[in-house]
Amino acid sequence: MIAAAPTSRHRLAEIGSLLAEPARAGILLALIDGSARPAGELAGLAGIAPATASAHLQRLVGGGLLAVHAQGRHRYFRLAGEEVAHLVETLAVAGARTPAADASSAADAPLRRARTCYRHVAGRLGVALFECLRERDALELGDDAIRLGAAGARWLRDVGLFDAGDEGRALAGRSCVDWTERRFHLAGAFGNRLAERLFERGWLRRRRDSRALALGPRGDAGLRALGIDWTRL
Amino acid sequence: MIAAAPTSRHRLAEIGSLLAEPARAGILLALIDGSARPAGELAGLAGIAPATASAHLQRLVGGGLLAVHAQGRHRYFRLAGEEVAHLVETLAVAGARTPAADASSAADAPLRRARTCYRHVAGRLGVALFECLRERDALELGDDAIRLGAAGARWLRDVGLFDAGDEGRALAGRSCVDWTERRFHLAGAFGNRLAERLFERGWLRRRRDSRALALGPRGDAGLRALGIDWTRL
DNA sequence: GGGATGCTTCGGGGAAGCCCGAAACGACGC
DNA sequence: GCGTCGTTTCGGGCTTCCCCGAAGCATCCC
Repeated sequence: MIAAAPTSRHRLAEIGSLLAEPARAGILLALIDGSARPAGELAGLAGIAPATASAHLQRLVGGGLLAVHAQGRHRYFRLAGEEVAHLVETLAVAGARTPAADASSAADAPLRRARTCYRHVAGRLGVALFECLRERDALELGDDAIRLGAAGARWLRDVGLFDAGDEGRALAGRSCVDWTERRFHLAGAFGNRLAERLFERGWLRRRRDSRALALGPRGDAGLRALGIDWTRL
Repeated sequence: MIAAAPTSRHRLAEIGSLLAEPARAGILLALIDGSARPAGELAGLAGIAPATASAHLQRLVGGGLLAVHAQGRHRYFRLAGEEVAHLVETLAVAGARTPAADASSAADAPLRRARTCYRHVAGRLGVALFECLRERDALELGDDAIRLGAAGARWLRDVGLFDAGDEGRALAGRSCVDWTERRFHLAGAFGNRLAERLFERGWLRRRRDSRALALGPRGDAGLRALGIDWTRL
């Protein structure tokens, strides 16, 4: 065995053991939309006592998966970065392999249609947006990212999604394999910017109790201009 | 909390607990090059007794991460699929975040230059090959994969890497973020085919004791024709 | 200041799981 | 047929760690 193997083996196991507990997995899933939540709320979501949650949160922070932000007597926890969200979604893809996954599909329906993944849009809508951009040759394949081309930026401005200021920037995006659809959608700085604009323009809005997204007042007309029919997603 | 959360939370934890043990992580890392190895050999690599390894292997098979193949009195284990290799590499990326990773970098040097990741080529050489293809506009961004365009196939044949039979096929590739370089390289059917040809043509050869790759007799001249200098990788 | 709220630390009960040696099972070779 | 080899099953020791209630610390509100 090569010399480096023992250390990388232990690092891998360390990450694995952080995800190995349903309580910790629940905490990570609750934060996957990029939100920051206080310890008590996370304890309630995970279904454990505050004392237990405190220990779990401490371990997750120590392992570099969560970041803390103290504010008064509250301590807000959030994912340490987008890589962590990507990691959790990757694991979820692997776990969705079993036939048992279909049993929970009824409850997942709104999630499958459109949801947030960290700060970008995923689900069938995320895939549709990606394809929509790709068909218009708006995307350029870079050496470490997918970028918005000049033509694509212009088109996004024409549709009313991007501002003039957004146009010039070469926003780096990342392709992110979707949990439910197993196809590409846009993450990274470009994906985040796009999601931000979709909320600002009233095309989409967040729900209070779920990662699933709802159609905003201007969403139906807007998406239709892009060739996307929300009701048939 | 939404109804689907408990189940997805448990699925995530299940996958995590499979990776949580150094012994199991070592087994997965030993198989990440796509090889199939008998139980006893894996026990030796992981540094555990055969009885212990048997239990671990049983769990990994039950969890869908490994596949078995009985042959005589041996039982050969291998990764259940390329997704599993991708998953393990993704976790390794997350684990390589710490400063301690630099301590083991000396031993990792050959791995960082070129290695196999399941059946395709990764490391700096994998990144260089990807960039080389991209610069020549050989790659097309598809809706669920990166494909080899017609111009790219022609060019690969001119360089002597692909046969005439390879040319017509629209090989689907997947971008795979590199463990050490954190940049794109080619995986999927296209990545596998490319690696296969590199071995066949004598550009690269496998080492016996490591995932690291060595230069083959025709490798220096061949790579140089692609604009890649092996000694400076 | 006094009381409520949010969170953490402490102590201990209990379950899960890792590990091994010994023994059993099946396949191979002589 | 009989010993050997690869692998699995069984039994038991041991560690790890998950979980909670109670108590301790901070912060905020009245």
